Amino acid sequence: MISIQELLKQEAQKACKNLFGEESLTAAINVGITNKEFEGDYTVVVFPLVRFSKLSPEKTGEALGTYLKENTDYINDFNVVKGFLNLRLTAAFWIKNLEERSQKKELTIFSAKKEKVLLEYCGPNTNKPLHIGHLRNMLLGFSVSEILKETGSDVTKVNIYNDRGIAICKSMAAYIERGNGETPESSGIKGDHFVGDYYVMFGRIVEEQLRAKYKVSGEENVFKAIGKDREIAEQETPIFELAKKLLLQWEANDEYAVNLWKRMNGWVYDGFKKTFDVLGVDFEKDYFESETYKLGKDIIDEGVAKQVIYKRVDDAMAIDLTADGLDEKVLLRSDGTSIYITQDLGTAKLRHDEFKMDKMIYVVANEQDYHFKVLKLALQKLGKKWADGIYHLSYALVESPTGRFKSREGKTADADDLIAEVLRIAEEKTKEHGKIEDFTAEDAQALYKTIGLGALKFFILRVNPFKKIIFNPEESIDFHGQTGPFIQYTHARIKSVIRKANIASLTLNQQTELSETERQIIQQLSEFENILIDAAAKYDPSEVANYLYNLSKLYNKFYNESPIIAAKSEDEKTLRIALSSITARTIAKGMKLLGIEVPEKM
RNA sequence: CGCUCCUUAGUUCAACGGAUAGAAUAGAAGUUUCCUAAACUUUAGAUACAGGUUCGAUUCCUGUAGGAGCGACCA
Repeated sequence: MISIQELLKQEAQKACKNLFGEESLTAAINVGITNKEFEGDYTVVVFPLVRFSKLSPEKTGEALGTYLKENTDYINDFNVVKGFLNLRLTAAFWIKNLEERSQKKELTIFSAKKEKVLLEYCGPNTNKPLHIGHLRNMLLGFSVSEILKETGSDVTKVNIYNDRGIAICKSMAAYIERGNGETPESSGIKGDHFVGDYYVMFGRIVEEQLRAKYKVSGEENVFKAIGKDREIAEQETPIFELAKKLLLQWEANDEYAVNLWKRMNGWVYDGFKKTFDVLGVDFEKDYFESETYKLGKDIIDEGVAKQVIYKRVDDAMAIDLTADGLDEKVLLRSDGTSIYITQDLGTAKLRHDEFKMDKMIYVVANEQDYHFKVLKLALQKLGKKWADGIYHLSYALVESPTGRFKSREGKTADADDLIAEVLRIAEEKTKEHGKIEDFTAEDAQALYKTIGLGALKFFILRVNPFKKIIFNPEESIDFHGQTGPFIQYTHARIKSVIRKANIASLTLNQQTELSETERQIIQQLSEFENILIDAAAKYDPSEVANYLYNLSKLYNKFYNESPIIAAKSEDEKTLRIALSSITARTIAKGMKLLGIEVPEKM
């Protein structure tokens, strides 16, 4: 279906051709929604047309407006202000638009693009619980995939677990030293936190052992006292030796080390799964670094054969990207073992062999912009056509007002804690309002979850991905104003009215009068498809989030100024119900694309 | 040193190169015999700085200042 803006654009182009001649078609005709302060629905900017009309901006606008009014049946009126032609469409046009919308079973219809998209998101390390950064990643990844699906792509969501390496071995070492056979079950601690706690404990053991070795008292900062950084100093400790030994054993497939590794990672996956379920995110396929970390060497060989990759004097394999403004990049260590980029090259190829996708989207923080530039470019240089479809959906970090959240400093940025906190607030606020006395305890819990997560998800998704989010853990997430609960409330409010209105037919009378706000709502509703197309093209859910907020805001204004059930006439009542109903459906649909549920009552 | 990104009310976010820069929140003042007041109405408050391109610049270009990230045979 063609959008109204597109329709007007074409109409204006035809008009210009007739009025000012063929060549005026080369001018970009700019149609936008009219600003609130002016009279009109859509605005054509006439400045670019002046050189063809050879008239003043005002005269050009007048000419175009007159022509459009005479040659269409839906343009009611126009005015020209300083080179802006404001067009007013007829009420009948808007009512017809509303009616068509209300009769469609699906709010939006997009033809399938048959584009196969693989979207990787989340990517946790198994030695630490999920934090607020993962939250942004997951909410973004999930929402983008929903939006892409909605607009016609075939999306497969995958996760990659960074499940091997020295980090998890540190947790294992600490567990061997201090675990005493405890398990998440015996301690009642969620699996990922359980293992994460031992990672933290590893750090403490390092400090203890250094204090003992250098006789530093408990008061002083031990690293300052001995004048070494943690990364250097820890290597002198027995606990680090143990971790390193475990890593070597693991790589040698030693039974003890592998079993412990499996056991501890198993706890972590159980813990992660709980968080994924609460958030409502999922993956069609899991990848594990432990299974892919040796991949990519065949690609290096291929590159050598093609003379794209070469062996340096120090035996490391490298690729020269200086012609593209990047540096020389080592792709394989001189001892022949792989590094991060090696396995990413291999994994990319593996996935392409497996899925033959057109696009591969990596949802990864902007710290890795350079890495993904290299990855894509290297694959392209190797002649992989499909590398053109690689896209790094880069997002900025979530920071506290004082800067980056440090995993070492307390739990302020922990995902599970944050979720628990918003659920608690949702419960508290809901009880304050006291509108759900008739709910069962189970339904009430479900509602707290809907509202709490709605607040959290909207808080994160409303911000443009490439802009950093400042989150102050001292102040809790808001439930009033520009928030998820505001939109959810609008939905519940509409549902309540519709339940009470008890109306069967939604046949509209096109002669009904429209208020300014009603007109704006219908116009806003008609923009929904455009917003989705835009959001999909930019991989940006914040467009949807802001749209839904504006729609809800407009609706609440309308709700306050116009009686619905007690409208003056039946026609008016039917129109307002139809308007309300489609607004609710649009909100529900849009929120679903953000991964947010909407309640019938709250 | 080089490259990339960011800088808009006290604070958190908006604004295809378009009109008098929108919201929210915090502040002040109002609205509930009526459909859900988690709402609505009124009020005050911002484009880091200096140039340039343009009919028109928060947006594009150059420079300056401030912040972040990257430039690993770490991930």
